[in-house]
Amino acid sequence: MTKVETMSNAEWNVMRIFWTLGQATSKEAIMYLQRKTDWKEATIKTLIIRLQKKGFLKADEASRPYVYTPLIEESDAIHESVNNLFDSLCCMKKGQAIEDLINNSEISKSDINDIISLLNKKIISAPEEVECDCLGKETA
Amino acid sequence: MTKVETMSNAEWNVMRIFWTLGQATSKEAIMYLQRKTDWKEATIKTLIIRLQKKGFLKADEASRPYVYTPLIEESDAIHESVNNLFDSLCCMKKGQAIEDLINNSEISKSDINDIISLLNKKIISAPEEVECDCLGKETA
DNA sequence: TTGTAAAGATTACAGATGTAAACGAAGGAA
DNA sequence: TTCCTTCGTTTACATCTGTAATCTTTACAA
Repeated sequence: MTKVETMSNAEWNVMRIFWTLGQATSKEAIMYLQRKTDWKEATIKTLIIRLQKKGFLKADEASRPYVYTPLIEESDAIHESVNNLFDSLCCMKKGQAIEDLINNSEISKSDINDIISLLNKKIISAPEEVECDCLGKETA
Repeated sequence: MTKVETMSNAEWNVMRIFWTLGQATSKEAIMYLQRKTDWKEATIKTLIIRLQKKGFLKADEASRPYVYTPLIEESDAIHESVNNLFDSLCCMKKGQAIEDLINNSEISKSDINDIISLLNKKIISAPEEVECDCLGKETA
């Protein structure tokens, strides 16, 4: 299974349609995508093909207008890509980044509660300070 | 000022050195980067040039071994890139993603406290549910 | 003054990406 | 049976990226 990091931005947006619908024909995907982008039909077809090649989408070729299904779960993809980005942030700045994200995201009460209790658990063993390791090695 | 999204991954890692040091010569950057990567000197020089062209780094050409300085602040760059990624996530999944991120990041007690109080404030006006808008328009 | 090392600039090149047109096959209308 | 419409496949192409070698210009050692 190809790494999620190889999924390009445009491809990611195509996947969102399939993740949300569960499965769909290219026609449906094109229809929905054109509500959010100005991509030409051909462009979207190309992206679907690339997603198949990368192993993120599978076409059921039995029925004629193929029905495409995601081969990777949305939550897994999100997990990988979000953590991947965080891996390239300065360790010291991650807390801030998360705070910033919370400020800019709409989050449901129940998710907020989950996060709060996670944090309450986490604070017990949290370090006083997180060391920056941007220069590699220790000895900052 | 060029958008942070145009900063490639490799370039980002070069910036981290300059952000951390505040300023540095190419030699220093190369030295530090070679502690974390196996990039050849030439590769790093190319990346520095590209960062200059994109307007993220500036060279002080007065002194001879040029001294490079970031033209964008790390926190701003992090803000932009992290929020940019979140913009392409399903709204419904952002809470989960943040929880996941917290699970996988080392965060200082003080940052955790900040986040907790932010959440306590936020929960007051938080929605019961967040709507998915992956298909564009309303009428999911 | 001149050679040389260091550092900056130019050139290179394959693969990924955004963006799409054109081509070909398959199924339905006539 | 034949043509047109769909839909999938191929081809296209400029730009960006990763990755680097080479060329050129400076500053310093001799």
